Amino acid sequence: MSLKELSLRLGLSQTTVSRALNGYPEVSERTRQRVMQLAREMNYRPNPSAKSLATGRTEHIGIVLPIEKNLFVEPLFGEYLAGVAQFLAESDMDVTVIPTPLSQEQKVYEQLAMSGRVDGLLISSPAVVDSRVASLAATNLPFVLHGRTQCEHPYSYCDIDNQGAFAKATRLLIELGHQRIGLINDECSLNYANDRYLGYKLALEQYGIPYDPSLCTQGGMTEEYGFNAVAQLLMHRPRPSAFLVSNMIFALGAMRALRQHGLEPGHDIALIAHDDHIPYLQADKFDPPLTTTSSPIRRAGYEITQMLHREIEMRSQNQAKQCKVLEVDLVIRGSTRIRKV
Amino acid sequence: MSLKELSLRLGLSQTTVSRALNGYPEVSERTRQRVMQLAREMNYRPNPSAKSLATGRTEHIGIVLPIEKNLFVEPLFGEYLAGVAQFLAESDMDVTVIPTPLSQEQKVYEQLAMSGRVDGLLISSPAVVDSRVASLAATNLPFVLHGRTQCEHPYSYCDIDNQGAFAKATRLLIELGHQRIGLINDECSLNYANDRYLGYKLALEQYGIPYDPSLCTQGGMTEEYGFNAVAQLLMHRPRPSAFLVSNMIFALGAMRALRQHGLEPGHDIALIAHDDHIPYLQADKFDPPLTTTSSPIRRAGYEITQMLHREIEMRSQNQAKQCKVLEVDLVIRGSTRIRKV
DNA sequence: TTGATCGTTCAAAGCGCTTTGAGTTTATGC
DNA sequence: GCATAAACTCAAAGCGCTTTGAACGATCAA
Repeated sequence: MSLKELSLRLGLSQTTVSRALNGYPEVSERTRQRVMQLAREMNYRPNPSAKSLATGRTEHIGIVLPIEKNLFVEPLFGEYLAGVAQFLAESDMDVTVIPTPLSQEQKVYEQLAMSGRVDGLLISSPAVVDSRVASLAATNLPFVLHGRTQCEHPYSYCDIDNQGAFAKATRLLIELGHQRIGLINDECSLNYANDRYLGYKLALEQYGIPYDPSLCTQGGMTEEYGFNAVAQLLMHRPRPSAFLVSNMIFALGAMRALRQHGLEPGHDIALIAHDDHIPYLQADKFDPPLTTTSSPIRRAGYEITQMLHREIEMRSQNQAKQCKVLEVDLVIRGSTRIRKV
Repeated sequence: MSLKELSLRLGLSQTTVSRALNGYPEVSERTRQRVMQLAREMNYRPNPSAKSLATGRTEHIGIVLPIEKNLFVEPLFGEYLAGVAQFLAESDMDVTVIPTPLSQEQKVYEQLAMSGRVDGLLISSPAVVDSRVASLAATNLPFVLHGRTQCEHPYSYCDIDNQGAFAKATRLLIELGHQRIGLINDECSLNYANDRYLGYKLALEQYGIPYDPSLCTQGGMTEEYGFNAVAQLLMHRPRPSAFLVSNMIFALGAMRALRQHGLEPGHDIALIAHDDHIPYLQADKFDPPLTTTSSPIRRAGYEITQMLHREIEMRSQNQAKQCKVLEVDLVIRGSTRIRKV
């Protein structure tokens, strides 16, 4: 069922049928109704490739997926994608996931800008200095970064206030009397992890508490790493009396380590985790319920896609970049119930 | 940089350039080299929409993502997608994720068959009787089902042997002396969960152990549900002496519940989980290491995509459907160490 | 009545590629 | 030297849509 066939049956030109279907005003209402009617009956769908070729838009946004890295395979990716999808469903677009060997990542980003495969790009998990952003900023393919990075050129981004969040959390612990606070962080080459680290350090400084680098660890997001890191820090003397962990997977491992050492979180020791709201690991369902810095990543996915959509619509008028920083709540629960004495 | 421009610079026709680039034999080697050379220098990328329009292939496979359901937002989706991506990277294809409100799911599947948006479709998490499969089987859009379902028409699928796996696991427990075995399962409306249930029941039958429906529970994949289900079953008298849980998230909750009741898995009570190999939750890193029915879902993603690819290539010759059932290993570890006396 | 205006429709060009069918050149065999 | 085949190249059509610019008839003001 093509436009041509449809227009033949209707005794109209393709022009008129196309316009009727796309809501152009120069078609009489009677004609439009006839067209729509038949289109519905025939179950007509315009061919997307033909449409793209003619309009130059694909109605697809792209996400590059590095196949070796586990970056995207994290529990967070699903939630993030769900948010992205939620927005796209509203504006009738799709997402193209572009699987790419790590070695070719840079090249793929460059090509994407030329090829017109997608109308825009979402980029995740930036490094502290991220070359992808720099090279994309030089093209005119719309993109929004999920996070921030150091880059000379301006670019649009949507990030959460990682630094503020971890400063807040650290201050809470300090005010509860903790001086030796272990930080179990994601890899600090990633900007968000680095920001969290900076927030932690900032809070210590503000209270004049000496910063001890041996209390700061970083590693890949696995339950095992959370366990090992906490277990190891528990050997330090004087022992840390509180832990700040960068995600819920770490939190699982941390809980296990603490319990194994006979320590009851919220009772003998304080624990705060960052919570991205993974549906199957809810902080308030932990035992004890976990105090968290809380920021739904699904919402971030929704918002960033909205921003990208705007970016695409406005492509011609090259307007100012959009920058959004989402606040992070500090949600106090049982795992910090006890004041250190 | 279009074909036209490229051919002008080379002083060749578009035909020749196109053929040179696409490896057709009727181009001299000298010409081909010249063409490839300039194409590389100019960083030429054929426009995908134009290519699709001309060839009728998009080089995209589709995955419909129901935006409300958490089905895809499970920890497994990322791993599965990673496997899909891994294969696609090898054959230079992309995946189109099509976000869809649950209410429109059926319609979207129908449209997909008409519209030529994708060359083929991957379908996941079938219900015991799944209408998507029935309606797709009526079209000529290639698709492969991840799992199985009851359907009159033949269709291609790739599944794991859920029934066999859970029968094996149950038999192990029985042979260790357990008679009252709790089953913490995913929703049995899903075919894979139902199969696991059938496997469990089958093994009981084989050993002449009476089946007690009150020992079988089903629920959504959250840590909390795993916890609650086990906690509740522990109240039964006589108390179950072993648990079979359907995923690693449940296993987390189960461990927590057991410990809270003063039971040490592998010592006071036996525990087997199904393990899809989520990278951040590894069964052998649990304490004690978990006995599992083990089947990497990433591999399944790879295999099913390979099958779909074959299906697409062979579309014209309508050959027999492909059916593959992956074996599931039973990996014995510490959580079933102790023989019941 | 005339010319301008509006509302409605259309033919045709164009988007960037592949592919058909034909044309041109060069090598091969007799 | 000539016919035949092989090797190479090309012009043009076609994929299914949008969009430009023109055309047509009806309406209206002068």
